[in-house]
Amino acid sequence: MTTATIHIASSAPAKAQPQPRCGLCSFNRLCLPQGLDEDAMHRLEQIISRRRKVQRDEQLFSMGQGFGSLYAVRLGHFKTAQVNQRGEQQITGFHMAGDLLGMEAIGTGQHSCSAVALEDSEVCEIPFGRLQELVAEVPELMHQFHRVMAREIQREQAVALFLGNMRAEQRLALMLTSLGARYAARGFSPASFQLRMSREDIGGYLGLTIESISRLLARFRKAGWISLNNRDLRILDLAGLQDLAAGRFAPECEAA
Amino acid sequence: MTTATIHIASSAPAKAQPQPRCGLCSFNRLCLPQGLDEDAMHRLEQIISRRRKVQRDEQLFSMGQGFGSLYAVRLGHFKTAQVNQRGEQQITGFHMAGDLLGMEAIGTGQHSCSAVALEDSEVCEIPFGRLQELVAEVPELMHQFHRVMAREIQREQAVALFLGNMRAEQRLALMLTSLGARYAARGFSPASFQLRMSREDIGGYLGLTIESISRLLARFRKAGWISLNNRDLRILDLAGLQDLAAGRFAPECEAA
DNA sequence: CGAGATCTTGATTTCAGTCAAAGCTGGTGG
DNA sequence: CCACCAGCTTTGACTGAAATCAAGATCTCG
Repeated sequence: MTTATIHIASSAPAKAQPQPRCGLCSFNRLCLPQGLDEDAMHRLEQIISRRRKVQRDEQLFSMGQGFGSLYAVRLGHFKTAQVNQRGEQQITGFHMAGDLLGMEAIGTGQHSCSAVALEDSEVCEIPFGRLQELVAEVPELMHQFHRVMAREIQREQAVALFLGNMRAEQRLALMLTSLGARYAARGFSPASFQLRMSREDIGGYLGLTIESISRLLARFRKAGWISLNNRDLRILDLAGLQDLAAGRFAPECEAA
Repeated sequence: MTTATIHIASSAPAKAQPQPRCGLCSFNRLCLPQGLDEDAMHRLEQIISRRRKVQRDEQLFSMGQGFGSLYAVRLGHFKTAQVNQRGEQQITGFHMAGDLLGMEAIGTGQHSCSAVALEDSEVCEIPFGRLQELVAEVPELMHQFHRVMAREIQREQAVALFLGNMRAEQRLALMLTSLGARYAARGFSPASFQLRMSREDIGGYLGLTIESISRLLARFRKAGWISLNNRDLRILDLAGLQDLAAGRFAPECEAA
């Protein structure tokens, strides 16, 4: 199996692979190293056991699996998903460079969701035990770790907010503008990017069916908010989308 | 205003009010002190600045307010809610003795939701700065703090799961059985308890309208799953409710 | 006791889901 | 190089679950 080949390559002896250098990573502002001085950052680099390549559709970790490490996305995109008893999956998030994965498992020692690469990707593996030791010694790292965890709580709350009381078109508009904002924070265009996930994943995230997603995207396109072919998205009217997401006016009201 | 009076009373000099004693609190297993030895627990007690009474409908903290402390519920019940642009509120959770409130604000320094007492309640205020100092010195406290934060992430994910892909009756069944389980963990009856929140709050939590809640409760009652008058709930058929929550069979299938 | 808040019930509407079919697209092999 | 196939996406017709609108009933508390 090709997967195995890749794994072997990625877990080659440390000498063959350069030690990850947080200081050189362009996403360190968004990640654990934020705010660390050079010495602290170096100590953090030391405990990152290795980089790991994860190819498209491969699982980084799976629901129920024992927890040992956190993973920082270096490159590529992931989705995290929970599966309920009947096999339907709720996508709990999409994750890009600088995001930290696996925190939900700290409490129980078992992952409560699985993480799957949406494209060929790469993560830094951070053994949690060693991170906790370091966190106790480096106050600024501890603060940042707590901020990152809290950010995750807030992100989940925001998901609950839109799942609980936004209409379908609001949810989608919010998702598109949020993705743009996240790309902007990483120095990419907020208005022009690829959707790395399938329509099905979008539906699973927003609590909607694939058909609804398709119809909504068509509607947005016709209204001139976006242009889209396949997965290449361009936001043409950000303010309009934001208004829609905020529910500031129903689309029908425009005619009046 | 009576609120003011209460506040003054609750912030009386420490001598007038006994220092909170985590060791004596019957909910410490569920809270930060879990797993601490006597010395560590004593140090934790030292930083708890005071107990604070919060009367019914009073806010413990509000959305946008600056963050300084976490709060452990000692007594009573709270709801946390986010309000969107149009004034609709999404209830993000119900909280009872042993639960920790305010963690979502660690990342930004501002509360992203407000917490309101559902009945006259009491909390332990834990200044976050001092907690962080102590956490760095007491590894077991650090571990427990991380577990508590991770538990919160998992809780929010579970909310997203049911808001995203469960039907109305499943959501309500899950909420009732979960409440029962939480009471059980606190040594109370899992099958017989008071709903401390209004129908409107239930609806706000489950992403449903008040009318739907009312109809569903009537349906559950007629089906013999529960008995209910006003807010006094008794779960008569836990297995049935759990099956319903898990979607193991549609209610219509019974006849067939 | 009475007024306002909370809760219940019924009739109707609507948004999104389901079912069904057809169109793309990108990868594979002849 | 092109044809074909499987999976993904779009579109349409219909259905259904929950929202909305509208009375009433009941509870709470001054």
